[in-house]
Amino acid sequence: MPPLTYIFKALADPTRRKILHLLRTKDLTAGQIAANFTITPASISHHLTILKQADLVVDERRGQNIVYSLNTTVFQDALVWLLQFTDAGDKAPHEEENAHD
Amino acid sequence: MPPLTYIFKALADPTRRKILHLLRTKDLTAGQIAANFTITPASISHHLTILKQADLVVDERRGQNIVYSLNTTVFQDALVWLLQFTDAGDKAPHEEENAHD
DNA sequence: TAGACATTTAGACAACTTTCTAATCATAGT
DNA sequence: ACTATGATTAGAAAGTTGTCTAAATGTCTA
Repeated sequence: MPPLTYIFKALADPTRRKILHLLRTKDLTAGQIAANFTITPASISHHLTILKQADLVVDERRGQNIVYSLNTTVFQDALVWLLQFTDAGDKAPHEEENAHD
Repeated sequence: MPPLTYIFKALADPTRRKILHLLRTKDLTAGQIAANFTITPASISHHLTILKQADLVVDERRGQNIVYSLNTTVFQDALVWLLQFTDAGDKAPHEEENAHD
């Protein structure tokens, strides 16, 4: 599966987008994230797995907790792909031959 | 369903991304698009429906053919959403209070 | 080492996706 | 009006997703 597929699949769910939004200002534990939703912690855990798979977040165990944080670099991959469809288009003429999907 | 969900869902498939890529340089008929794939025209038609639903493409009948073209403005919605996760962040301080998802 | 807390994993289920074949709709040309 | 061509729609099969409950794992503290 192409990486962009994982990324866009991960972004294609409102719950997961809300999780990312929560992590935007500061890192949070799984429990803190779950506290913002009505679905079960197990379901949130599943969503976190999908976000990890897409490499949009990373996790680190900190004692009893698992702390999640954004991996901002991956958002740029999606951004770059989208850019080719805007009026800006493929800007750099030296940027060579189909790095595109 | 939030519009971003439609957009990212539509982008989360390699076939559909390839269709968008084909349309990047010029408008194409359903048949011309289908010629680039091994799956059936019926399946391509289905993918085109999903792209239309997300408003990423528009269609127009031209005699016997149906011509598809990109709707570049929608790509920007996705782009703007992604931008808030890059180092650039929410740039404008006067851009107010949660237009976010 | 036992108990409590935080989180994940396993297994089940309904809903949705992707693909196909076959049938239908729309237009053009004879 | 008939037929050929371009494209979509309908319905079915196989796979994937999002959610749940219940069980398991990992870590801290007594």
